[in-house]
Amino acid sequence: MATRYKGKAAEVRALNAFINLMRATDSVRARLEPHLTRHGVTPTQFGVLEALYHLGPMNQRDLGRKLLSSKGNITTVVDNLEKRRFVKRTSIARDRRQSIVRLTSTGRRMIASMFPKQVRAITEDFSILTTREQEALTQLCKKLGRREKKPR
Amino acid sequence: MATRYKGKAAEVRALNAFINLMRATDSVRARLEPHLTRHGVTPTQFGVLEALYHLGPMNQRDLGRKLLSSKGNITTVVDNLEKRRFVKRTSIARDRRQSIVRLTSTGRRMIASMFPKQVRAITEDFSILTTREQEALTQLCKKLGRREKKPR
DNA sequence: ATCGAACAGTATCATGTTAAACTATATCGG
DNA sequence: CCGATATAGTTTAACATGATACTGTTCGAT
Repeated sequence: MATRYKGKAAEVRALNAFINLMRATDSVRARLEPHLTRHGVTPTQFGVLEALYHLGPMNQRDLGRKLLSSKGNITTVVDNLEKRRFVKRTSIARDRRQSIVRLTSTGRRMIASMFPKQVRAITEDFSILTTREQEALTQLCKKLGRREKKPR
Repeated sequence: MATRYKGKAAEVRALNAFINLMRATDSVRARLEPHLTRHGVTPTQFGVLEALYHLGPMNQRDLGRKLLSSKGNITTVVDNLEKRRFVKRTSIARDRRQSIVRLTSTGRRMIASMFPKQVRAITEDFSILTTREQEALTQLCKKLGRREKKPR
C-alpha cells in the first residue's frame, strides 16, 4: 500500500497547503479592507485607481488583464468610479471600439493620498513574518501563480 | 538615510509578498473553479455541502464561522442550495431561533461524488510545488492567517 | 417573574463577479 | 474591395458578499 499511502499523503499535503493559502488570503484581505472602505473605495476600485496612477491611462481590456477580472466586470467597476468622478472614459480616433480610462484630478488626489497608507498597512500586516519568510512566501506564490488561460 | 532606506526596503518586501499572495490565490481559484461549476455548484455552495458532509447537520451560525462568511450571506447561499434540493432547513424544539441545515440524499450524492474529484484537482494543481515547498507554504500561511475579529 | 440585552435568522441595498449574448468597429484573406 | 472573423465594450441574469436594520426568540440579572 505504499502507493496508496503515498497518494493519500500527497493529497493531505496539497489540501493543507490549499486550505491555509485560501484562509491566509481571506484573512489578510479582511484585515486590509477597512483601510480602503474607510475612504469609500472598494478593493477592486482601488485596484483600478492604482493601475491608472502608476501605469497611466489605459483601455478596459488592459485593466481587465492587470486586475485579472472579466471585461464585463471592468465595465461595472469603471461605471461606479465614473459616477463618483474618480475616472472618465475618453475615446481615441484611431479605434472607436476602445475607451481609454483616465484619472480625474479628484481621482488622482484620492489615490495619491490612499496609496502610501495602504502600503503602510500592508507592511504592518506582513510584519508578523520575518524578512526571510516574506521572501520565501513571495517565491512560493510566484511559482504557484503561473499565468492563466485566455478569455478575461 | 539608513532608516529611510530600511523602511522602503521593508515596504517593497511586504508589498511583493502581498501582491504575489493575492495573485497566486486568485490564480489557483480560477484554475479550480471550473471543476465545480461544471457540476453547477459555486465554490461557496461547495463549501457548505462539504461542511455538512464531513461535520454533519449544523445551524447557519456555525456554517458562517466555518466558511468565514457573514450570516446574511449564509442565508442567501442556503436559499440557493435549498432551491436545488441539495439541503433542507429543519427546526429544533429547544430553540426556535435556529434552523438546522441538513443534506438531502440528492445533496449527499452530489458532494460524495464531487469531493474526491476536487481533492485530486487540488493535488494536481499543487504538484508544481515540491513536498517541502507545500509544507513551507502551509506554515507561512498559518502564521499569516491568524484569526479574526467578531461579527460574522 | 420580568425586562433588557444577546442572539439566530431574514430582508434589503450596493457592489462585485462570471458567462453569454449582443453591438459596433476593425482587420485580414482572397 | 468584401465578406468572414476578431476585438472592445455593454447588457443581462444569476450568484456572492458585507452592512445595516429588522423580527422573533432566548437568557440573564435584578
